[in-house]
Amino acid sequence: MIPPAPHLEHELREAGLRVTQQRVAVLDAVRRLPHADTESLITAVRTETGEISHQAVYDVLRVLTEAGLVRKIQPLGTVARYESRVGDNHHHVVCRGCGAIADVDCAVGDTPCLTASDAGGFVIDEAEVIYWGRCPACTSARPVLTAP
Amino acid sequence: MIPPAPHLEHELREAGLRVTQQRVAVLDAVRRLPHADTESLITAVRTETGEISHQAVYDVLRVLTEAGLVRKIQPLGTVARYESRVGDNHHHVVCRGCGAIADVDCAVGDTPCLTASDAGGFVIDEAEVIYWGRCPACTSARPVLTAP
DNA sequence: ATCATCACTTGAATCGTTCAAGAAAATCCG
DNA sequence: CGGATTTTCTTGAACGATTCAAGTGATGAT
Repeated sequence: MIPPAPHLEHELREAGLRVTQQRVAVLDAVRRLPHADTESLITAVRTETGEISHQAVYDVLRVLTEAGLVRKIQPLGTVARYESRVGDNHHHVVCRGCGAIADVDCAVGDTPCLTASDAGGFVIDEAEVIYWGRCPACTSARPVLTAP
Repeated sequence: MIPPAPHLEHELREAGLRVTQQRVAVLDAVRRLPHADTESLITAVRTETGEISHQAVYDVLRVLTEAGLVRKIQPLGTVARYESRVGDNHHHVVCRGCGAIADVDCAVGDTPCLTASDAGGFVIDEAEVIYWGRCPACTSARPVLTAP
C-alpha cells in the first residue's frame, strides 16, 4: 500500500533482489531498530506495515544477510539479532547485566583486527569482536556482581 | 573406577567444586578434544570412561564454565563448543568452508583488544574475537567461493 | 498481458538445550 | 567410621528459536 521508501527499493534491486512489500518492510524495521531480534522485528513490521508471516521474516532476514544488506549478530546465550550498519567493520559491547548491545568503533584502524599474529594458515576475511561488560545503568545499579 | 587424573581432581577442588567421576571425565574430555561440541564430548566420555547421561554433561559443562575451568564458544550458526585453554585471552578462526576452528593468539599484546575507542560508557572486562576465513584445506580445494 | 520464476503463507517438525522429580553420591561432622 | 545434609546425577519430558515442506500468490521478463 504505502510505497514508503524508494531508496530501500533501490537497495534491494541493486543487490540483485526482487522487491516485495515484505522485504522493504523488514529492511525498514532493521533500520529503525538496531540490534533487534527476530521477534521484535516481526512485531515491528506487523505494527508499522501490516500482516506478515513469521516464516517470511526469517526468510527475508536470511536473504538480506546473504546479500550483505544487514548483518546478523548473536552473542553467546542470546537469540540472533540484526542491524543495517554494514561494511564499516564496527563491533559490539554486550552488557552482562541487562543484555543491552551498543556499537563500538574499532580502535585499531580502518581494516582492524584482520592481522592475527598467526592464523595457522587460515585466510582471514573478517574479524568479529564482541566486548563483554556492564552498561552505565547496570554498573551504577550494582557496582560489584560476583559477590560471595 | 579409574582415578586417572589426580591433577584434575585438584583443579575441581580448588575451584570450590565437588569432585565426581562425571566432572573429572568431562573435564578430561574437554582437555583432549579442544573445540568439541557437546555431542562429541558425550560420546568421548562414554567411550573413554563409561556411562553418563547427556543431561549430566550439559550440567557439568555449565558448572565448569561458570567456574572458569572451561570456556564456551559459539560462532554464528554453530552449536556450542568448549575448550580448556582459559585465562590467556586467545581467540579463534572459523573456516567458512568446513567449520574447523583453530586457536589464534592475540596480536595486540597481553591484555588485548580491551581498549575500544569509545565504549559508550560500558565497563568492559572481556573481548571475544572470532576471525572468519578459510582453512588451508578449503582454500586450496576451492580457491574462490563466491563464484558466478 | 502472459508466463515462468521466485517469494510468501500455513502448519508442522527439528534440534540443541533446559526443566523437573526422584535416586545416588559426595562432603561435613560427630 | 557411620549417618545426616547437601549437591549432583539419572530419567524422561518439555521448550523455543529456527527450519522444512507443500501449496498459493506476487514479481519481473517476454
